[in-house]
Amino acid sequence: MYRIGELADLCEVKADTLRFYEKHGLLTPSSRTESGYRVYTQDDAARLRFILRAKAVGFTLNEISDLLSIELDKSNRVCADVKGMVDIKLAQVQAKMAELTHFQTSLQSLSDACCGGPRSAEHCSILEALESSTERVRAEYHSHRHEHHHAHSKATYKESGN
Amino acid sequence: MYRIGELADLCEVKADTLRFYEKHGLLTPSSRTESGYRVYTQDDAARLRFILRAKAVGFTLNEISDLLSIELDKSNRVCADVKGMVDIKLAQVQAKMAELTHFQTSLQSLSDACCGGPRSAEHCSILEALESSTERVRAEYHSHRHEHHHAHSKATYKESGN
DNA sequence: ATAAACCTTGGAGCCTACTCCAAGGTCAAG
DNA sequence: CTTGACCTTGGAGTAGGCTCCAAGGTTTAT
Repeated sequence: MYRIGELADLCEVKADTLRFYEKHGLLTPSSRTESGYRVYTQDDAARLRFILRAKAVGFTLNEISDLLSIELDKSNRVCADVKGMVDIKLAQVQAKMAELTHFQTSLQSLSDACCGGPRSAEHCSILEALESSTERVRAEYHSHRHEHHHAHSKATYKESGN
Repeated sequence: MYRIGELADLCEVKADTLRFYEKHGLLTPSSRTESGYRVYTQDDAARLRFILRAKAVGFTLNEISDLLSIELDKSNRVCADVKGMVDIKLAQVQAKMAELTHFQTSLQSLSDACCGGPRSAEHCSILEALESSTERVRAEYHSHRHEHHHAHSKATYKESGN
C-alpha cells in the first residue's frame, strides 16, 4: 500500500501526475483512508508502471487508456488488436520522423550556407532563403532562380480568384 | 493589395490563420478599407511567405517572431544571430529525432515479437512486455525477472519511506 | 432589392500532459 | 500543542497553432 507521494517517488513521477491520471481515468487508487487519502495497492503500482512503459514507447495517454482496456479484457481480445495499435503508432512515429528529417535537412543546408560570423545580416543567406519569392528552402524543389519576376504585382484585390 | 480571403487562398492558409498571426504580432495588414476590411500589400504577402517558409523548416511562431525582428533590423544584426537560431533549432530537431528513433526501435521490437493474429491476447508478448515487473521494453535495461516476490505486501502506508 | 459571399469582433474550444496554486484537513514527532 | 510534512479539492496556467462560432456589417451580382 502506498500513499500518493510514496507511489510517486517510487515511480519517479509527481503526485500531481497521479492525480491527473486519475482525473483522466487511467489510474484510480483502489481505496482511500478514512480521512480521504488515496491508497494505492501493488496492482495499482503495476498499472502505473504499465502506463509509464507505454509512454516510454511513445503512446499518448488516450492510447494508453485503450491499451489498458485491452489489458483488462485480455481474454476477449486478440493479438491483432494490440499489434494493430503498435503498428499504427509505429507508422505515426515514422511519419513524424520523416517530417523532422525534412526539417533537419533544410536547417542543415541553411546553416551550411551561412557564415555565422559577425558580418551584418544584410546579406545573410539564411534570411535570403526565407525571403526568396517562392520556396527553395525545401529539398524537393529543385531550385530554379528565375521565378521571382513573374509571381507578383498583378493580383489586386479586385481580380485575384477567391 | 489583397483582402484577407484572397491572401489566404493565395498562400493556402485560412483567413482565421491570418487573423491569428495578426493577434500574435506576426503579420499586421498595412491598412484597412474605410469599412474596416484588412488590406494586405505585396510586402505583407512577402512577410507571410517568410513566415510560412520558416514554419516549413520547423520554427515555431514565437521563433518566427524573433526571426522577423532580425529580418526587420538586418543591418544591426549579424549572421551569427541568424545562424545561432538555426543551429539551436537544428539541435532541437535532432533531440526530438533521437527520442522518436527510440520509440521506433521499441515499437518495432514489440511489433516483431507479436504474432498479430486472432489468438487471445492473454499471452500477447506486447502486453507482457508492458506489464513486466520492471522495464524491459527499453534496450538500456538488462531484464532481471526475480524481483516481484520481495517488493510487495510489506510497505504499508504506515512505513514505506517517503 | 435582396441574397450570397465576403468581412468584422471577441471569445471559446481543442489537443497533450502536465504543473502549480490556494485554502484547508491530517498525521507523526518533539 | 505546535510544527512540518504530508494530504485533499477545484481551478487556472503553459505551450503551440490554430479553428470555429455568433452576431452583425459590407460588397457584389442578379
